[in-house]
Amino acid sequence: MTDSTPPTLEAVAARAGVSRSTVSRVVNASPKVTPEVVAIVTAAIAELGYVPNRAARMLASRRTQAIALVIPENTALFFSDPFFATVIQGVAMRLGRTEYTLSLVIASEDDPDKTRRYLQGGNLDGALILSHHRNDRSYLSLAGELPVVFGGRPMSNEGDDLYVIDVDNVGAAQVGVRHLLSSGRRRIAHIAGRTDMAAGIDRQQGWRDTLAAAGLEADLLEVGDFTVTGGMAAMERLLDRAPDLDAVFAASDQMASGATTVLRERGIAVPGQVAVVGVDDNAYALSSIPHLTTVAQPSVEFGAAMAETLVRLIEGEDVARLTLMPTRLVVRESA
Amino acid sequence: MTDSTPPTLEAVAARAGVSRSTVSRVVNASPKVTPEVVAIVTAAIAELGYVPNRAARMLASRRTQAIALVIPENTALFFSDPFFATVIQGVAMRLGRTEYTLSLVIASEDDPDKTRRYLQGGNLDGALILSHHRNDRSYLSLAGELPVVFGGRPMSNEGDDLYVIDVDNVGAAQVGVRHLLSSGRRRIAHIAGRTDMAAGIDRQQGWRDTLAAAGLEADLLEVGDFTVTGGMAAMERLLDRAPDLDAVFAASDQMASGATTVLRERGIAVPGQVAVVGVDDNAYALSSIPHLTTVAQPSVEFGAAMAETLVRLIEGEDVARLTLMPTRLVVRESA
DNA sequence: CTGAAAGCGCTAACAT
DNA sequence: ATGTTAGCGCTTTCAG
Repeated sequence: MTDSTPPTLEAVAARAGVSRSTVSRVVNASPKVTPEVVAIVTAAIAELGYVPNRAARMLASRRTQAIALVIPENTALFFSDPFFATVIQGVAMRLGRTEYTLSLVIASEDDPDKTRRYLQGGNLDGALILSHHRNDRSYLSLAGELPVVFGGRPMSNEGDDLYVIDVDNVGAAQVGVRHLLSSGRRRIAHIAGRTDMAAGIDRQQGWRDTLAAAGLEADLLEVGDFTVTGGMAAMERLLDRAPDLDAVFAASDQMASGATTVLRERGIAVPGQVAVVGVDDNAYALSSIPHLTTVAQPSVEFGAAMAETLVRLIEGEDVARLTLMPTRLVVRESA
Repeated sequence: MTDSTPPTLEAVAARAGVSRSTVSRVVNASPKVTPEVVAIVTAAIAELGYVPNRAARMLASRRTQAIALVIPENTALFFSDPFFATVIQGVAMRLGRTEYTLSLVIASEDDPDKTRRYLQGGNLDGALILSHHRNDRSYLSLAGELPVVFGGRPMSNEGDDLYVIDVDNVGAAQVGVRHLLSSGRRRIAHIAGRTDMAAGIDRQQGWRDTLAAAGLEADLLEVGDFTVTGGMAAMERLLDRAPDLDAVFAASDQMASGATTVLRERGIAVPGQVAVVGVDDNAYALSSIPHLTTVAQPSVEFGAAMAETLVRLIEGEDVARLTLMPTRLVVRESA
């Protein structure tokens, strides 16, 4: 038979033979409590299975210990990008070591203000914003009222007054394209990501820059939307336009995967006739035939960095405004 | 200029010239308040921009207005299944019309009790549990202490004392296999889902039953894990074992997609030589070549049903213990 | 280093 | 129909 009411701090205090204040201090890891007392209290907590009541805690401390993870309304589309799905894992992992709770906020597309109001309602200590596209301007102002960390440089951001975790997308693309260049490819096409997201634009820029630096023309461009089908369609268009292309750099493994499928479907050998390089290094890289050469991004670490930055921000520490995560080339069979 | 302290219920009461209780009643839409008073109070609330403090509310009412969405630790793997990613969308959508907040709880695999303690800690009004596999026994007992709704019949559940939203997986498989049968296929293999999840087992059962009913032997079985690569590997094994098979029923579109890739890779025409049927009807069905014939599940509605059931449960209404969502065959090119 | 006391902002009997 | 009165469980000065 289980108690209908969970044990309170008071019960722990009684059990440990100390005052509630002391238990509170132990729970909050206050440095000024005798190790012995800490031990006793900790034991009592364990025995009773005590869990602090968040509401009471919030009310008394005026901090919610909750942070929001704001994601776009179309969760299926969002999560279908393994990058985001994995970032969340990193966020959760890092948060697991703290007392912060993760609140999933699905941004309503037709009523963005509703989301904003909720975020500003004082129910959250901070927010993590993932997948910021051009229209989400409303979140920019949010940053003034609440600690906010963006995953990926937001579009339409004038200054450098935001906290953002990002990868060097331009650099990542350069690495991928250079790999292609170094194996002798000269007609290198690009399947770009969404042009309303920084990652899409920046990777495209990296491709363009690298070709320019090599004295090559950056004319073979088709936009996908980071998805497999988007990659397939883009590849079709590319092939129709330029049957002579000998390589394609896609802004995501999903698109690269779609591209290889189309290529093989048309009887074009990969990498024999056309080499393919993606970005991400996720499950798609290994479910493609052949396995993809790709520019890996550390997605779990990316999420962890977001969480870490936000927590430190909330706790008043000094944090870098921009944290750039490293990328690295993973060479497999496709290029 | 923003106030440093938000307006309290008390401030509203003063402004409206009534007691705090009355304001509280108005805020909570109590029926027994004079319309005139309601108007006055409402006006005061608007003028002051009053927003109730969640913490105080929770503490006093002992209801959190928060529900947990419990998902497995490996979020990347979890979300990579479009079914789950979409279910979440349904949950969020349905919850958007309520006052409930969605808290993402990532179940720690190495310390399942940590998760349980949190859930039991009285911080949540209820929980939604997705992807329940055999080892997650600990959540079963949870149902005794907190309103809980399972997405998909949990494994290792003795009775029918739980609330679950599910699809008729056996029936879904039957529909898929019968479609294959009706087009004359006789050597129908099955690529099963994880055998530690009800959906995997039940679909396998449906395949087996249908073949048995047709007087056919159900010997061509290989287990995948619901993923594309799992489907590829299973298909390879199947082909090695039985080069004469003329159809495969896969327990997910991801696996069906992997299977068609392997088939075509080996120069086997789909559906010419081997017909393929999947389950789900998600993005994979359309990124496969050819597009997949599949048994569709209503995933958004599934999520909405979970949310709806939980909310009603929390609010003390009478709800069905089992809600079965309908599936339907979607015929495309692969079979 | 520890305890006592005073709330945090709201809801919920209980009166009136 | 509205006001009064107690708390909800915890943190946080302030003493000691």
